[in-house]
Amino acid sequence: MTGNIVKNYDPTLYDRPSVSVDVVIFSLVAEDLQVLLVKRKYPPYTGMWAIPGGFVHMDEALEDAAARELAEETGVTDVYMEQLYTFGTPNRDPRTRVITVAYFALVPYDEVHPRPGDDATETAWFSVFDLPALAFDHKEILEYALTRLRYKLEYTAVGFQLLPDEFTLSELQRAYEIILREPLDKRNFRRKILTADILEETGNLRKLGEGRPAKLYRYRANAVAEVKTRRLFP
Amino acid sequence: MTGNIVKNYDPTLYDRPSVSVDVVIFSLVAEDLQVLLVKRKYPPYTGMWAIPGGFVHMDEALEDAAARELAEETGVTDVYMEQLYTFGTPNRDPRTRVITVAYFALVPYDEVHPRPGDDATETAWFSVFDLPALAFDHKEILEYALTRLRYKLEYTAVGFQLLPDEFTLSELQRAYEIILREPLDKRNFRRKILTADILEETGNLRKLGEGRPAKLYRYRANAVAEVKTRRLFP
DNA sequence: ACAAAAGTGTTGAGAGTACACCCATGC
DNA sequence: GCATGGGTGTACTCTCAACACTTTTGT
Repeated sequence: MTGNIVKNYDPTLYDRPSVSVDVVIFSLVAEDLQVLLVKRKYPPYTGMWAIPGGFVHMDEALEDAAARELAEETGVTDVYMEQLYTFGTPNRDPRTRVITVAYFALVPYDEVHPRPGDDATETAWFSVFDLPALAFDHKEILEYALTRLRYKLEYTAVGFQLLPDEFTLSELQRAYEIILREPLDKRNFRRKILTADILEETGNLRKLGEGRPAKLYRYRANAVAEVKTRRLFP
Repeated sequence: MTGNIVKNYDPTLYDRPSVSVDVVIFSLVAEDLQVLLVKRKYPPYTGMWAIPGGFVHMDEALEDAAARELAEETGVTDVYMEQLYTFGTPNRDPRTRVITVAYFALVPYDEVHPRPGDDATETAWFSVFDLPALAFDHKEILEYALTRLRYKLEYTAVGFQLLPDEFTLSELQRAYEIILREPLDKRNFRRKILTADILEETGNLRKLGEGRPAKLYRYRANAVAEVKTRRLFP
């Protein structure tokens, strides 16, 4: 049992897996919910589409690694990002044991300037409803991210992270309709979101050709972003 | 940039962190929500209380590692367990870089037979409202687990995992009152949970000394465990 | 018969849902 | 003056919350 004492004292004597981060990047593009994918430059799965990601540096926090990957692929910083789940099935990477901590990010489309990182030949947006074949277990990761995003949108105001700073109520309603895939009633939508007290008028108007100009709103930075859920028990 | 090609082809050339799992084990004990902690046998933090956990074996799935740790400390298998979050701040372990994937488990108190694993001198239950000093960043992990548990209890039926197979409605109500820390109305509670159609009578009665015997119920295995949330938008 | 716990209905308030027309601007 | 998108109110339904007494058993 002396071996156990040593092992418990010195974890570096255990075999260690590799640890990576992958970032599922969502945006609203052309009236559609899309994700940014990269085409792999190196084996395995060379030429296949994948979620952008990379290995965690030894002195780097996980969220810093995720933010670094996001910036490398899109140039954006300071966007909404949260840890999604950690995937570690033993043979998910054919090379060696790789445990990946997945994140998802919500970026306003107008802020993104995709550029392939060192390990990709190409980056492109894909509709979440029409995805190509994906490397590793990335299909599973993406499906989980989508489930979580939909779920989260239902009870938090996180959807604003997908819109530009200023937006009209019609644009906001369209964003929700795209993500939820159902039409919403205009009057009820406006009443509910305005009484929720999470928006403020910017004072500006948007004129786009025909029609009456729309008031522009912004998300109140200090707004309470969560809604009470209907509890199972009284 | 040839170095990059090699690195992308062979992730084992990167330095690798150690990866552990920690399991926050909740149960209802003596009218209180408690967690099982272990007293550390080895440095660092020798003699300090900690969340049970250990290193992930190279050929072992993360959830298998968590289930193994749970079984080692409590003897229980087949209980509710879910991945909580992955903590990877660079210096959270003074020995080396250790990334830990935290899980939380809900166990019925009557099934638990705590016994210290190889790396602990002692195990004990502690009220979540009166915790000792904890090793590493385990305080943070435990607080996060508690937040998640409370949150989850509000919109899923996961609370049943803390009770024995058969229970009375009064016991169930008391369990929810303990966790939510608020008194609930008996009539409203019973109406709501019975109309939710997630329980079935077992046909048995519980007699405990005085008072009218109570009908026993069990959680319907195939019941839909989630409640629709009240959406932020119509 | 009384102490102790189980069990049972009704009413009022607030939120959600469904639904149709007028307003400001560009062409 | 008409086409286009922006903006507004009301009535019905349903769920939630508050509240007190009767029933069954053991002693």
